[in-house]
Order: sequence, then C-alpha cells, then structure tokens
Amino acid sequence: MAKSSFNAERFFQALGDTTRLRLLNLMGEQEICVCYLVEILEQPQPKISRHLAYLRRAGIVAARREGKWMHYRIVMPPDNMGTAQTGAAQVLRQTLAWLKEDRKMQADRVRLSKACCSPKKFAALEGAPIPMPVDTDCACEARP
Amino acid sequence: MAKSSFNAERFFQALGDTTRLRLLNLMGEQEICVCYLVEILEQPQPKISRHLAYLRRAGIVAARREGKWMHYRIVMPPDNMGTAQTGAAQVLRQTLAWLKEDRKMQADRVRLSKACCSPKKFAALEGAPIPMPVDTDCACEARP
DNA sequence: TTTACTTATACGCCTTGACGAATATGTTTT
DNA sequence: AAAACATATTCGTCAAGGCGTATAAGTAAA
Repeated sequence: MAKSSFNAERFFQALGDTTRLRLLNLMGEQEICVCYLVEILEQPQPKISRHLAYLRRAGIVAARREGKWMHYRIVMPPDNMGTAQTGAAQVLRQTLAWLKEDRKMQADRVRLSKACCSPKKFAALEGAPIPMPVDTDCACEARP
Repeated sequence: MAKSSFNAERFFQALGDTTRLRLLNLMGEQEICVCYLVEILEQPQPKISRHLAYLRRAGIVAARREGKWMHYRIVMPPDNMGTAQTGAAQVLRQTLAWLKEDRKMQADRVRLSKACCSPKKFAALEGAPIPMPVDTDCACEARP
C-alpha cells in the first residue's frame, strides 16, 4: 500500500506540456481514437503518438487496440482499497475540471463534438471509429 | 477574467521535480525561512535557492525579506473575484493534501517540527527565525 | 501476397533545466 | 570599513525531452 505508489514527479512532468494537457482534455471521461486526436489538434501524427506514449509511461492513460485503430483513455491512479480516491486521482480529476475552464480547451472540445456529429467534414475521419461524445449534447449517429 | 490567467504548462512543470515538491510540502500553509529548508532537506544551499527561484517564476511561491533572512510562502493562484477558487488553486490545494499522504514527505515535516522545537540541535539554525510549525502539535518556544 | 492504412518508433537537432562549484549580492555586526 | 552571515546568481557540463522527418510495425482489404 505504501509502495512509493505512483511517481508524483513523473506524474506532474507528464502534465507539464500543453499538447498533453490538450490530449487529456479531449479524452476527458471517454475513450477516443488517435485519428481524432490528430484531426482535432491539427498536429502531426508522430507528435501526437509520442505524447500519448509519454502519458502512457506516466500511467495516466491506457490504450486499447481495435483493428487498425488505437483508442486511448484516461486511467485514474489506483484506489486505496476502498472507494476513497488516491491523492493522485483527485489531483487529476481537479486538473481536468480546471482545463474545462480554459477557452482554448473548450474550443478543442467543441471541435471534437462537431467532428463526432459529422465526421464527413473531416476528410481524414471517414470511417474512423467515433468516440463517445465528451459533451452530452451531441447524440451522434451510430457508425455503419 | 478569461485572461489566459495562469500558465498551466509552467505550473505543472514547476511541480514536476521532487525537490520542489518537498519544498512546497514544507511550506505547507506557513511561511518558512530558507535556512530551515536547507537544513531539513539536507541539500546544498544554491540548489534550494535555485528551486525556490523556479517556484517563484511559476507564481507558486512568494518571498519576503526580513533582515538577512528570506521567508518563502505558497501563494494561491488568484481568485476569480468572489470566494470561489480558481482551478489552479484547487489543484494546488489537492496536491499539497496528496503530499501529506507520502511517507517521505511526512518525514520531512516531522524533521521540521523537531527543528522548530529545538533549533539548537541543528547547528546551522542557531538564531534563525523559527517558522510557525506546520503541525500544530509543537507549540515551540518564542524566539529571543 | 501485395497494397493501403493507422499508429509507433528511430534519428538528428536543439532547448530547457538540473547539478556542483565558485562567486556575487545584500544585510548585520564589530 | 571590514568581517560575518544568509541568500542569489553565474558558469560549465550533462541528461531529458520536444520537434520534424523518415521509416518501421501492425492490421485490414484487394
């Protein structure tokens, strides 16, 4: 239990980059496909991939493969046996809430919502697996 | 209000170093003199000073001079007009709470308490301004 | 099995920042 | 003024990590 648990230094280092914060903001509470992250952030794919790898090494996100697509999601640091959250988890949760206050982060989420609702508009997203919308106001069409 | 406010990237970078986390843990809710920080962490003085400068540049701590001594304290990121705390402040608060769960951080605090109660035992602290104890169980003697 | 597609990794370059050691700055005391 | 003390800054070195570019690896379709 008192295993040095979770490396706080590495945890905060992982949060100390704007691109990674934007990624976490987009993952929010849902799983999301890499191709969406690339499209929404308008950044080169290797860059996104590298930052996702960093977040994964830090234990903040996890990946799941589905065919040729990779889905990333935030993983909350391990609970302390009961339902009580670990300090790290609470900090992460607070951080995500903080990000929601930021204009640019909000803009990213809006872009994501739009992409979910009409992926046709984003050439690169034709046929890609649609993430569950971050904001619940976009019920989206199911994927073929 | 929606001024890009506070640089989140820089904020987390500042937290991404163990020495700085230890410093923040010692500052806790009270002001503390640099010489105490040097003594408790048992690290070279220039190193401590550099990290304090970093924290100050990030807007997380502030310094106050008193004679030859410098006192550092944590400054909570600016409030949003009312009493409601900014996201940054809440994250910082949570972080400090998290640190308290850590064994090594607890040990640092214990060392600080002891140093407060009997600065004589720490050669270098003879006559240095005693910080208000972090843990309230040490009422300390007043300084001559 | 080729080809196309999605994602990950390797490489070289460059910036940031951590460190120890030395030294500078600022303050009080003598 | 000089000496003593507390703290800050500078310098040189080194490792971590960010970026673009190129390429590898894994999977599905043709």
